[in-house]
Amino acid sequence: MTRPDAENQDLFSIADLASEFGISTRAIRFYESKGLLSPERVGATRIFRKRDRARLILILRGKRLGFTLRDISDYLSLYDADRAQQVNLLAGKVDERLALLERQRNDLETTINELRDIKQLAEQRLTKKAG
DNA sequence: TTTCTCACA
DNA sequence: TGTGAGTA
Repeated sequence: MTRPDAENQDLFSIADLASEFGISTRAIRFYESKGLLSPERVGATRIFRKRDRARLILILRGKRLGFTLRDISDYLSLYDADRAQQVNLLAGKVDERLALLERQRNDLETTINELRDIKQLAEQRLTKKAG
């Protein structure tokens, strides 16, 4: 099934969304099993609406930015309930994420500098022997 | 094609 | 955080 209802552009099958976003249908079911998506059902078959598609876009963006599914789930669960709380949560998570990335960048710079020092020492010894 | 579940990385 | 395989 690629078109649950050809008349209705608002409906998507799991295969539609998987191919549109380049992910597996398994991944989409996995997100559902974690509570991040809750498509309607016709029998056992999932029917996704624009709203579900919008949530999937947010899930994929969150993942790309390095957030866990748990983080994303917490954020999405506030989507309808409390916008102010949602913005606060997001701000906090973004701060955490930025802090982590900055620590990692510092660690990387330290490691890079250390490796450069080692390389420089090694090259100095080589030129001494050669010369 | 889609579903679910279990094992596995 | 997913994937593969078997199944109905």
